[in-house]
Amino acid sequence: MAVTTLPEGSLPKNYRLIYDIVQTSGLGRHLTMSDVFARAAEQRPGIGYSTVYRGLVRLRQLGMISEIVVPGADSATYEPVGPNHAHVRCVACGSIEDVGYTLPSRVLKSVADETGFAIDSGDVTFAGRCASCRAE
Amino acid sequence: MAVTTLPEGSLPKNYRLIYDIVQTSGLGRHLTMSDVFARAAEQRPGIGYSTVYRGLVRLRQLGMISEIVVPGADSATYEPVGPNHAHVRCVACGSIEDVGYTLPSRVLKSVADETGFAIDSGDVTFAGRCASCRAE
DNA sequence: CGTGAGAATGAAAGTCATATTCACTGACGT
DNA sequence: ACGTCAGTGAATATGACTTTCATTCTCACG
Repeated sequence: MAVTTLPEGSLPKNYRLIYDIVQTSGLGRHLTMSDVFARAAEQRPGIGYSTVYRGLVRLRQLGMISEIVVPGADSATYEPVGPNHAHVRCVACGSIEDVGYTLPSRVLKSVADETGFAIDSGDVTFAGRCASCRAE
Repeated sequence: MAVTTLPEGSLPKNYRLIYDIVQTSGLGRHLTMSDVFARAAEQRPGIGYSTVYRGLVRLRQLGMISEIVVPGADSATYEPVGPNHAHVRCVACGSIEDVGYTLPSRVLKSVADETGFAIDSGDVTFAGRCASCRAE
């Protein structure tokens, strides 16, 4: 994770585009790589999938965006960096929403004690059915 | 997911084999599909990968084994059903261990209230470095 | 202005776990 | 023996992710 500290202002053009796409998606939106690619292609026809891919990887390494991997989902999603939170996934339609929950730090501590691991983070994902899927 | 309630005693031969492999792996062991296949092939040379795959899917549908998907891991793992618990993954060596932590039910409740989802479950995964990886 | 080194790019192909297809086998009730 | 259908193995398909490679672009330096 040796961040090379590329200043935000000097991002390559396409990285900037990708960054903006993720940022303007808004907190709580979860764009897959294909989503980001589709939006990028609207604004820069001809942009390659690999460029978007590399942009997302790079921006994630720089800590400028977050990659969310939800068990059960078929692909990773990307969102702006924001306050720590959990995700809830609808097992019916696959939609993902944010939920404002953070593991208490004492839990991280006790897990570290119990396992001997140096704990960096804890991810929480809930599974259930969203309101609209429960409707029908 | 319409469980056909296949009684454990009448499992097809190979499903039984797969079930036993996962069971005897012991709680806290995390076998990938390839691991299970390798062990199955020891005992039944010629068994097909697809058979193991279907067995794991079926047994999971029947609720007889648990599938664990850990963000960052490259493949799912399987373990015996047991008391609810969380997992911790070493970002260095990729090993996965169990840890006895369960989300308080009031958390599930409050998430349900906040999101409008009917929450079935909550998965917790910690990321860190295991003791041996921290050693060197 | 050149111009040269290194970064960025797009197309294509590679990787890998997961999932499905299909023809064949085997078990079981009749 | 027969018919049926679940189970099986080989092969193939799928889909996300990742890398390779030849080309293009950038830009500091002359």
